[in-house]
Amino acid sequence: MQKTDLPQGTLDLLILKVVAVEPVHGYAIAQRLDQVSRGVVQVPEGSLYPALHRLENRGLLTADWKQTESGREAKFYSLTRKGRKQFEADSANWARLIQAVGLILGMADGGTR
Amino acid sequence: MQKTDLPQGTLDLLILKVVAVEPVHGYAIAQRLDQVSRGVVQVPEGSLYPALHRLENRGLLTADWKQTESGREAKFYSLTRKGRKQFEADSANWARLIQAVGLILGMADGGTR
DNA sequence: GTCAATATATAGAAGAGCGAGGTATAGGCT
DNA sequence: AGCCTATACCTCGCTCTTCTATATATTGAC
Repeated sequence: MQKTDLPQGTLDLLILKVVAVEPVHGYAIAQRLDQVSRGVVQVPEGSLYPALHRLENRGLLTADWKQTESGREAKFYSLTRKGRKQFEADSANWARLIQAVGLILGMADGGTR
Repeated sequence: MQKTDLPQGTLDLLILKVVAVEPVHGYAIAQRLDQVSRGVVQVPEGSLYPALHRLENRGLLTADWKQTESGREAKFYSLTRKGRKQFEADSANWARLIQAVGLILGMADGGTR
């Protein structure tokens, strides 16, 4: 069905993280996610660009057209102050949730095997 | 908004886990998730019951009406063999994904602070 | 007799993600 | 010149999950 099957809502967090490292354009974001996750996170363009527009509309990112190293025009996204705050909140929330899921998955399974 | 905002798609995994421990009815599933996660995972009924029907339709759960300890009728769900397989697959996939997200969130942030 | 907790259910809306298309440029090859 | 690949952007329409709100019925306590 899908490529990565990343839990819905997680993509925004990952995008914010990549942009937090340094301003990048959309195409490069997808490449970095792929590389750093060792091929696990592969974001199709039909998910990526709507997500970027969403984050921009929410005031978490700003975009500027600049030249890439290879001489092409591309939209470079940067984090706003609001974006950084949101990232920190989302990041903490993510940690809290996966810890909770860990608790549940770690439940004793009373003879399941 | 005190609700959980669990990443979409995760609910099925958690339900399968709770049911894997022992057959339980829907209402009890929500209570267990709440208790074991220490209040972090609070599933509203409008999410829970559709999810249960979905899992039943997919052949991962079976339901039987039985009496609870308190003497009421309730639908007790059990894992099918297919359900157990699916749980194991989903569980492994979850581990793979949070590891990938961990890699990304752990990226060097070149002077973010 | 009424209130809270238990227990199930559905309808409607919101929102995310994806597949499939489309545009355009740069560089290499033949 | 013509073609292909990689880069870089975009949007429409569909599916799926989840939430809000609402509805029903039973039990035990006050």
